[in-house]
Amino acid sequence: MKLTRKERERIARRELIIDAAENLIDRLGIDNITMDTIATEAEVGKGTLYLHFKSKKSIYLAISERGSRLLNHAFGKALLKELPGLKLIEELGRTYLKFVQENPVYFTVFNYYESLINDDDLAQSELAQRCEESAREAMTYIVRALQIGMQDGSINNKYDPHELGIVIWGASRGVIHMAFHKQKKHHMKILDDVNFSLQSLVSNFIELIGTGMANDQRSKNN
Amino acid sequence: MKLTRKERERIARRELIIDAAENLIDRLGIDNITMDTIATEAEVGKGTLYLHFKSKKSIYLAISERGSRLLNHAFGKALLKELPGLKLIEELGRTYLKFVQENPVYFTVFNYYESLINDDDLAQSELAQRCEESAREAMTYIVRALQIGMQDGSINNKYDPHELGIVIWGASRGVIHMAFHKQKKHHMKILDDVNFSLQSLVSNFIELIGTGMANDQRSKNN
DNA sequence: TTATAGTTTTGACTGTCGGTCATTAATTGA
DNA sequence: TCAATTAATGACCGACAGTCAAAACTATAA
Repeated sequence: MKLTRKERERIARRELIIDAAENLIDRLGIDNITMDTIATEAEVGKGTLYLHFKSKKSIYLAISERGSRLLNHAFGKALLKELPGLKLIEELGRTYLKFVQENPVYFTVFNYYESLINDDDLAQSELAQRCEESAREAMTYIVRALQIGMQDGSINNKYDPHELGIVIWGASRGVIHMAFHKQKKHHMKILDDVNFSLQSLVSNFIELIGTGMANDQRSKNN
Repeated sequence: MKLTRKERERIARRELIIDAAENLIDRLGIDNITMDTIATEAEVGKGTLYLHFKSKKSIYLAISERGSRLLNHAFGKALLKELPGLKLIEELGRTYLKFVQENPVYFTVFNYYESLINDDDLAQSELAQRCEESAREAMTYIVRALQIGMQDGSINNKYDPHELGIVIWGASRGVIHMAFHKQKKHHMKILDDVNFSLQSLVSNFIELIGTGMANDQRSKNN
């Protein structure tokens, strides 16, 4: 279906606002942004922001949605590779790491996600629904890889793939979250003692859970 | 050294304010709290809050510090058990889970920690230093357990205990964070399909990384 | 007990920011 | 060319974190 010029312009304007907000978050940090600065950066009046977004949180949510789409796209591509399931999981891990390194802004906003959808109004919005759907899709990629691995014998099938998927997803986020902040030189004295790179931590993590879920016939009894 | 009555009263008053803030966070959620409500709850004038704390964030940081102390205390007790290192790690995991379930407020505030110490002024404060020190201490408990496990042979010593410690710490936070929010019925449609309890997810996680770091002689070559 | 100096507490006030809406500008269609 | 409709704007509002001059309280001395 063809969009009218007006509809196209409207969408373009909306994207422009999201771009502006992303840039500002990148430059100033997510806690130092005001609606006025976003409006200035996007070269529109403040009121215009509210023609496209219900609230400031809603702009962040839109950024989050955009990020999720990108991540899912990358996940989709990773899953196309002809690899045993266990390797696919590792591939997804590396994909996630790469995404975070290349798109720190999205990762920053993802970490805000909770406070966003704690807003009851916003949680009901169509935008929030799309975000939830994206998250579900990302989960599905992981579960698929696990199922493939259980099929081809590379992953131990004593786990429920859905449950294991959640565990892996949560754990990955946690590890990358911690390592990411070290990289950003935000605080984290814990990590000062030890000087490991984001890469190194994630590799170790992947190896750790890779070993944990591998289907080692000999260790079926534990 | 003995404290004067004044000093004792000052400390008590400070604790009272922290108590009030904790209660409010529990009842209203951390995003719905104002300095005025904290003042009312603590039965002091708003200005008094600022005699004890530099800012609102600083109150949250104080709550965070109190939580860290409690958690470290629990970790310390867990480490006293006479168990092989691998079991100690599992014990720490369960301890952490129990802590989060019994003290959701602290967990909520922990998740705010980043935005707190992104505040440059606050990051320099003595309070922030104590928080960092607490985090380091928690890390140390994990590393100790790992070292014990590598000594007694229950944990594979191919990992660097410090690096592995960070991975485990980050991953645990991630898993519990995700599961915790499901429990709170906050959003998280991803988790609706599957109905796993916090307990169940954490058990799976512990088993997963437990297997991953176990010293299975036969699988030294991977 | 009262006067005085010092200390603590307070809440009215200020600046900032998210969000609104009456007004203005632009676009459309006749 | 001129309404009529739609889009954009920024002055304004309420809420809230943080401040500070004044009030209340305490301790000490006469």
